[in-house]
Amino acid sequence: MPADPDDFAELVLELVERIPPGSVMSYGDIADYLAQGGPRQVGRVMSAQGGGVPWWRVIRADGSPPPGHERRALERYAAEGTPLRPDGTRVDMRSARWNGSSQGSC
DNA sequence: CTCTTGACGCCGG
DNA sequence: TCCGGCGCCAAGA
Repeated sequence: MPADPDDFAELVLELVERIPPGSVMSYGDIADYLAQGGPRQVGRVMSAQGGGVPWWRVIRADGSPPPGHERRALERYAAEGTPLRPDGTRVDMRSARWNGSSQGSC
């Protein structure tokens, strides 16, 4: 059973890679989906090893991209077609939120 | 061993 | 809608 902390990181990275284009997941959603750790732990993993996965698909519950990479993330959203809010600086979690399954909403 | 910080989340004003 | 504060868990100094 997953007792090694490194396993948690792998689970997070694997889930992030599974996030389809145009959809995003919040740190809390990932932690809740994995049913372990917490939003802070997910953010820690992303900042540590998130460089090998589509980290731009992982954002805060507010829909705001990680600090220091806002510009990078916005470019990805424009390229992937991620639904953004009128402000253009945040993601429309209302529709871009991915639950981990193939289409749960609607 | 203790204190502070951090790619967070939620509530109140 | 924006700002500030508190809570939660783990790593670093």
